[in-house]
Amino acid sequence: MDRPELGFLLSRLLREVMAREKPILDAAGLEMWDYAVLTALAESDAPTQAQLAAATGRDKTRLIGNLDRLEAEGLVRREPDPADRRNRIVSLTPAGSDVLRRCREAIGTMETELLADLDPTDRAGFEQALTALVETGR
Amino acid sequence: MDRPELGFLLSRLLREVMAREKPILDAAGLEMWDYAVLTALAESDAPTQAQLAAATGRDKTRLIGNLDRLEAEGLVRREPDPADRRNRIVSLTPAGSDVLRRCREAIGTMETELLADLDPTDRAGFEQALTALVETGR
DNA sequence: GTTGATCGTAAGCAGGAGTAGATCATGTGT
DNA sequence: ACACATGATCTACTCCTGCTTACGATCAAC
Repeated sequence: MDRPELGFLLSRLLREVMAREKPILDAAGLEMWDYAVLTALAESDAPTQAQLAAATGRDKTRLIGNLDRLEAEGLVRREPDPADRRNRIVSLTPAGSDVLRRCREAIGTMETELLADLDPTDRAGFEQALTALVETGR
Repeated sequence: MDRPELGFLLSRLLREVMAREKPILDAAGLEMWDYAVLTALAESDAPTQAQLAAATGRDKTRLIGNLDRLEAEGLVRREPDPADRRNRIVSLTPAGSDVLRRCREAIGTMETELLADLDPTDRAGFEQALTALVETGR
């Protein structure tokens, strides 16, 4: 049935995808984690750093360094939450959402190219199943 | 089209799968890498350690420790290659293939359970696409 | 106002990863 | 016979990660 070992397949494919993403992110001067942070930022609204850490799965103390660099490059903003001044709410700057948009586009075309050779129904099922599985895993 | 970012989906799903595999492997006294080595061993025939390292993607020097432990537990054998005595060809012992078989079964049922809620055609497309993508990535 | 909890931050630690060099036993080419 | 290349091993070094602790600032509750 499941001869090919789901875990191995996933890890190999993930490695392949990351290998193809790397040059794109390098060109934008982003680390893998930076990109994860930026996309999480684009999706959730006005998150505190703790929420951001939870959303990305990154360790809260490790996130700080990423934010420091992203802020120094002018891609994100950290401002104290007026409601609770212990919190820092993080948001994308225009430059940040611009860089993110460009990376997203490049990665999008890379992904469609990667999936291009698949049988169309397989491909649809693949995407459907993938999102469904991640949803249930939540 | 590809809104949900293939890389993120894959990494989340992989994490989920590994989390479910871990207790199974723990029960068998195996590390994640041990399991990868054993399955690689079951598939390829009489590999040398360098070939095994390449097949599993593990660093050649790191592999040594794994093999030391697996050999001490009587799960694998290392014997000099009669054709080229620099090589050590690694093979599963009966005990090793037994442990592997049990883990494989448990993981197999875990995987079918994980995929059980999917639409059948999505599921078929998912498996089909996954194996196809890994093949092309080779 | 005092106490206790939460958030961001800094610093340290253990583990896991890859790399490089050195060694020993072999094979191969001249 | 000799020089050189290769496989497995060991050691040392460096990098990155996650986890833990500590601390100051702030809030919330009594």
